Amino acid sequence: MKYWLLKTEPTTFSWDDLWKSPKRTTRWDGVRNFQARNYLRDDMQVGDLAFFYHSSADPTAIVGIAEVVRAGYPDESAFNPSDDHYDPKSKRDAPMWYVVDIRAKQPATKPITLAELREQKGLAHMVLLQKGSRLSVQPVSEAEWKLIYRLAFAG
DNA sequence: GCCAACGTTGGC
DNA sequence: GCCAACGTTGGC
Repeated sequence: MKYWLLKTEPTTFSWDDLWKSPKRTTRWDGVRNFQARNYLRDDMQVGDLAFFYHSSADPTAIVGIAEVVRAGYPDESAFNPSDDHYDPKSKRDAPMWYVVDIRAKQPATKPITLAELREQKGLAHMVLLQKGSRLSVQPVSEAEWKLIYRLAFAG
């Protein structure tokens, strides 16, 4: 099983939105970055877990854990000319963009902020904390996962 | 609102 | 293939 971090702006789609979704499940669509696409298409598997991170928020923080409930499949929103995420370069017979389905699993006992994450020595190499890091789908190591879980989800 | 950093586009 | 210009991300 692998671990991940998914970024979202809560004004667009928040943890509460996910929690209130039917079956607490949503399609993680609209990702338009090739590296993130590769993770969605090739690496995320059913049962993988992901920290749910609020960016451009006050505060920016990890606020929950979601579980992958369907592995990568083509992003329909790329085919729809009236969708904000329409991309004419993506074809049905050669999809360019992919999604996974995720289900809310557990809210943070105490959300852990970006500033608090930066204080942790064990997280020095975490993708989220690297200078200029903008990836919206990121791998998280098992050690990073356990450390953050203990701080924000245990108890 | 500012702006640094990044990814993409397109001219050459 | 290079790289300047542009648009976007996202912390502050």
